[in-house]
Amino acid sequence: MDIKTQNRLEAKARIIKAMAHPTRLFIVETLAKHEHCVCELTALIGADVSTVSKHLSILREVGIIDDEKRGSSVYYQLKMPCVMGFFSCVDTVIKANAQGQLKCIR
Amino acid sequence: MDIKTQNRLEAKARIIKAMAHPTRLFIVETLAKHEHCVCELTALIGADVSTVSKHLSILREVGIIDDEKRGSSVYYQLKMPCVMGFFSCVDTVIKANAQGQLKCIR
DNA sequence: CTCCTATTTGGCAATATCGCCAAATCGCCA
DNA sequence: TGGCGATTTGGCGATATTGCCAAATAGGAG
Repeated sequence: MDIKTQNRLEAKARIIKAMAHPTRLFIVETLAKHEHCVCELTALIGADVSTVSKHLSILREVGIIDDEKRGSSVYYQLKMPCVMGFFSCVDTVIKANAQGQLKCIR
Repeated sequence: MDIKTQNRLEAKARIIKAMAHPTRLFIVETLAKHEHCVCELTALIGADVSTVSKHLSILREVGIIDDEKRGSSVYYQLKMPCVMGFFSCVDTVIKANAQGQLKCIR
């Protein structure tokens, strides 16, 4: 594998890795409906605010979400809605796996 | 976040995490063209065979690729071609990030 | 049966990720 | 100006990932 390919794939992996966590998937799915401030997300997730803030910064750094300070809160919104379509393939894989399981049980 | 959502997102994250590595992205992209045996992939990647084998088993366990023993080799093929479409969104994010960078430089 | 090739598995050290607490910022309002 | 609520950052222990080597396993050829 040449250096150029290596760099391209590392950039790609960095973005995919940002989504490879249940809490961050929840954030993306929640922001897909509409924007939320950190305090709202924290309440929905049920983890420490600092934990949620770090998850948000991971998603922001790779350019998937965007933040906007308004009043005393920071509102986050989904910048790349295409990731939602991206997830449908993952659901397909899950469904296919379930089918495979069924076949084995029979 | 309720237990059911938690479980659903964990299953989703497991699959996404399997792709969140440069070498495994290379494997998926390479298998998208046509099947390859472990020795071919190892030569293309340039890592230890055992390392490549472990990457392959990670992708196989989440149901993205499939293996088939033929002769003395094990051939792997892409079981879920939809992941390729999945990647186009990631490329969109990378392009958008590059655009953003440009704006800052100007 | 025995050697040889292809692949997988075990194990280990280096590194990265995760989630919480505590502390630092930051803007706003009395 | 001082304090308050919202958010981010620093840091730490616990856990997970990564890649290599060595060893185990599996099949085919001689």
